[in-house]
Amino acid sequence: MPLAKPVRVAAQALNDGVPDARERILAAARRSFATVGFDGAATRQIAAEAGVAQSLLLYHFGSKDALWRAVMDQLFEGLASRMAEAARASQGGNVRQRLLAAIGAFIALCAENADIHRIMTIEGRQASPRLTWLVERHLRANHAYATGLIQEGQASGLIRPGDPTLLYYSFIAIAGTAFSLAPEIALVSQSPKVVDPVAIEALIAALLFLEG
Amino acid sequence: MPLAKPVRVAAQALNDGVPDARERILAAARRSFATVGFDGAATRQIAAEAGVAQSLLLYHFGSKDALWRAVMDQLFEGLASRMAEAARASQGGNVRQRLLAAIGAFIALCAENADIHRIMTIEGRQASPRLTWLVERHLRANHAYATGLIQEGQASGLIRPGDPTLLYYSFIAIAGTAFSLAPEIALVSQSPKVVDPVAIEALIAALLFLEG
DNA sequence: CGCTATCTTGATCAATCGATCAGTCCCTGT
DNA sequence: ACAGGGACTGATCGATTGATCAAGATAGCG
Repeated sequence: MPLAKPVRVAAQALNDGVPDARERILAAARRSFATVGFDGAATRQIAAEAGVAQSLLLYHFGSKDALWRAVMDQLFEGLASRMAEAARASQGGNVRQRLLAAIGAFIALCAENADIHRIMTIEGRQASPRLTWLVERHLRANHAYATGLIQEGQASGLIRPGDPTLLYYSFIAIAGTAFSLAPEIALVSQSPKVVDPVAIEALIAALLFLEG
Repeated sequence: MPLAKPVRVAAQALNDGVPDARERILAAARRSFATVGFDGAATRQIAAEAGVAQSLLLYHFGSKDALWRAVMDQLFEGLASRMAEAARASQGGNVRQRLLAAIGAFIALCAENADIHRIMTIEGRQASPRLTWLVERHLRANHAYATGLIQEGQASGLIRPGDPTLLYYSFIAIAGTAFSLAPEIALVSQSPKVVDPVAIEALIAALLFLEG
């Protein structure tokens, strides 16, 4: 296992548009874990999608479990930077503005790539060492931050009263489901329509806020 | 493959509380498909949960794919009977009463067993022969019925305007997600709380209806 | 009793699984 | 020029996958 990423890798990633093997493996693994789950994903299929040998994937990450954790760390790092940017852009604003900024940032993230929502809705449905790891490493902090924001909104009479955790998961459900199930929606509605993030935001506002 | 179910099976299922092997296989398969997905499910694990040999599962259903389709037929048969009962109980009522009856029936179904929501949110995220089969055999009719009901509500000014398909999937998202992710919610909130169907119904009402 | 149809099991198949290891390629520093 | 080391591949391991098949178990019917 390499301890430090060599400089050559970053240089190569900048020179041509093709990211280096490690990043390609991470991207392919994210897609596989998101669509067929951890147990359904095959390391050989991931390696083939990344265009590398199967053994390289274990060379870089050590095991399938460790690869999965690396994917989750990358996903939640992207989420954290998005949410931090939204918080920074709306700092100084009132509760409603800060809430809307956070909501919009999460919707935009799911609209660009719903894989984080897909993986979470797979891993969250049964207790497992992976779920425990996820909760302690990433979910607990996000849940605490979000429910804190929700309770702030409830205290100022902005947000509908009720269990903040249920509001939090209902928000995530609306924000992510339509993007996660895009293939099914396209097939059922018999049109390759793309889900409109603005429409999603309006639905979430109706769900959370007391007054339109 | 047996063409007709022998009488002895039903009699045995009524005599003692233990359902016959075929039903136990279906139940175990439903749980496996719902938690780890089709690719992640192992026929030997399903057979072990049902307390039978692995070969018996292929004797009754022919293949893993056919077993999956049998599970889906059973799930959607249960859904259809629930929705039909709700429609019958609310027939003659106004649009709002019929909508609330349908919403409440679906929430109750997810609260009792979220496996149908879990399986759908796995299969709907990527095009596959299974998804095509699902859409043509079950989903298209349900989608048409639900969006028809929604458009009826929109025409009478009851339901929020907007794409009926998006409203439909947002409704399903709220109705099912909290139950599907019960293990994660329990872990994150550090309390073995059960999700309250009444609270879910209130959130859906806020999402769909224009006036409380 | 014996015959037949259905249900059920255990052995076994080729294919694929995650993982290990020896060895090759190529860049870097001296 | 030449070692040294990280990146990468191909072969291979035992275990597990879905599937097939022959044989046994059980009940109903004559």
